[in-house]
Amino acid sequence: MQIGTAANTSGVSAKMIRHYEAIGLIANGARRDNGYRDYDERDVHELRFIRSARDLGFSLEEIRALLDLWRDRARSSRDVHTLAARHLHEIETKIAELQAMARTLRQLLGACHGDARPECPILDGLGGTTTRVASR
Amino acid sequence: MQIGTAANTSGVSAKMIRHYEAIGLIANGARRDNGYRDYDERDVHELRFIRSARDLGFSLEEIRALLDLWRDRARSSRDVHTLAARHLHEIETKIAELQAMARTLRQLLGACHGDARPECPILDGLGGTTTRVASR
DNA sequence: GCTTGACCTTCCAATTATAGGAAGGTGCAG
DNA sequence: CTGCACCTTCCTATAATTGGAAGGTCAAGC
Repeated sequence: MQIGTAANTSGVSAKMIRHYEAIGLIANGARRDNGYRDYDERDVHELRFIRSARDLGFSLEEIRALLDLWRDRARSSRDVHTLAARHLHEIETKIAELQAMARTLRQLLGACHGDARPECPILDGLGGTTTRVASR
Repeated sequence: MQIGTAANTSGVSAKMIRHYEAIGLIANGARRDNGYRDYDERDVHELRFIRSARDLGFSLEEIRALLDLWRDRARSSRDVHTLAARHLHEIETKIAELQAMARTLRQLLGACHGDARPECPILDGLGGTTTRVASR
């Protein structure tokens, strides 16, 4: 199977597949005589794994760890559990941060008429002269 | 005022101030005879504005637009309102995406014992063989 | 047999926002 | 005068992805 087919069936673009190979996330696989990369079902399955993990927001480094665990038939489910739990926690933190931003923005929006006049509490709020604004 | 003082009082690092100048977000300000950048209160206020907007997750391009509105004494609050509303919407979308990720992850975590055995529904879920996983 | 088009290859660069360091100039205090 | 803290510019890196250029390969059609 050529890289294009592998890309289409896995949902990972050919560009990304080459990139993942270059950074060592996936192995330097087999080549045909013409130099073309050659893939089989196992490779596609691995690519789908990566795709799913990316969709869940795992970083490539986290995925690297997950792949190691995946390839290791003797791993414990605890290791995977720990990694996933940590990632979930990161996501939850990010959600909380975004919610704080949204809250402040909604406040500012509520105080701004949105008409033709130049007065705007949003800009004042950002300037730090009127409203206190959340800090990271 | 030197760049270091401006950085400390505005919360924007000296590195970033120079960068914002280089990309044209802020003006190429005055220089002293020795070549050092020189800042006044107005500059610091602008930097604080940028800092607050970054804290609220605005991109530099969005901040560029906000700054234009801020500097324009004749602007309408509607323009600012529209920009902020659009940004709030983006944030809300991102929150929803992250919540979907968190939901799926929590599901997978709940199904995984987290013990010494190698069976782990998390990996199966990512591999796409057992559980359906959210897609972006 | 040659052209066309769809593949594939590598390499190089851009994106976004921030940070780190190197190499060198400036200014002040001891 | 030395030391130290500050400033300058320029180069590099990060993370993940995308884009393009320049070129090789393969099968179909005329």
